[in-house]
Amino acid sequence: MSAIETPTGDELLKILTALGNPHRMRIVAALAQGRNYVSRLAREIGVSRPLLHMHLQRLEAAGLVVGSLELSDSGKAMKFFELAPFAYALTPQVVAEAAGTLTDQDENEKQNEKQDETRHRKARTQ
Amino acid sequence: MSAIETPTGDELLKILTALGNPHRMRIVAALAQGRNYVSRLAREIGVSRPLLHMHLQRLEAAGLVVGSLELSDSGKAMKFFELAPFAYALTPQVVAEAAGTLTDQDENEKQNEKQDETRHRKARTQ
DNA sequence: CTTGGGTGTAAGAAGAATCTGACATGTGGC
DNA sequence: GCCACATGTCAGATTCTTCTTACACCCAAG
Repeated sequence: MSAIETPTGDELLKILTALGNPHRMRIVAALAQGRNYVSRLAREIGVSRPLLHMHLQRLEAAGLVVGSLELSDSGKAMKFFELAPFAYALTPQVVAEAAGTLTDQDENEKQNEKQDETRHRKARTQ
Repeated sequence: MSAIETPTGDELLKILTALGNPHRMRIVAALAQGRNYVSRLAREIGVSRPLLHMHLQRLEAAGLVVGSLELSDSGKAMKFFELAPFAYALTPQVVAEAAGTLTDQDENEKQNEKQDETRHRKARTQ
């Protein structure tokens, strides 16, 4: 069985913006019928390959699909994508809880934190 | 108990794009603690009132919140918003099924034609 | 070595979403 | 009248997302 995941605010945000797009919804629908590689998928759903590439990246960044570069028997590199078995509940409580852990806003100094700590070390006595 | 709703493609798309925004997630979180009126909510979550107005419209259009214009005992008009008790499941199957009913593209001009526009510009020859 | 099919990515145009700063309206109280 | 506080809306600037059009590379078959 599949447990219902409880994502953090940023994760949920990425998931929602990833799925909140007609093309990407269709991509998910297409992959629900089985894995596929990029060029073929692009032909099947009538989308340019670079565009599909962008959408797949967005879906993969949200953890909704997984891609793997494989070598076909004839030696060609082909990138296959398949669905990740995600399961999220969309309720006010889930959204409210996730909103509490949103790291957005002007908290741009997100990764500057760790640097600030280390730069406080020993004085430059040389 | 709350049954899990199965939206159409367009509905799900509106829901996802409505929730896929940090501000609107925080608005949902704020309303999860009780109903509130616009100006006060704007002050509490630190957002300009016109901006909050826009976000609330988006949430209401998606059916996630409901607003009602009420008259306070002192006669002032105040628009209260509260959460709608939504509950959606976010799984590949749900998305795939919804994607099939996407009325996407600009096939919006289906029955948008209702009446003949006043294209009779009379020649004002006096 | 050219063609066909696979991969990735970057630049810039086009479009949509977001946000601010006015403006307009109504009410009650001083 | 003026102020405080509520409502709504609009124009424009800004920013983000989406999409096209190129370019790069690799491998195999003709």
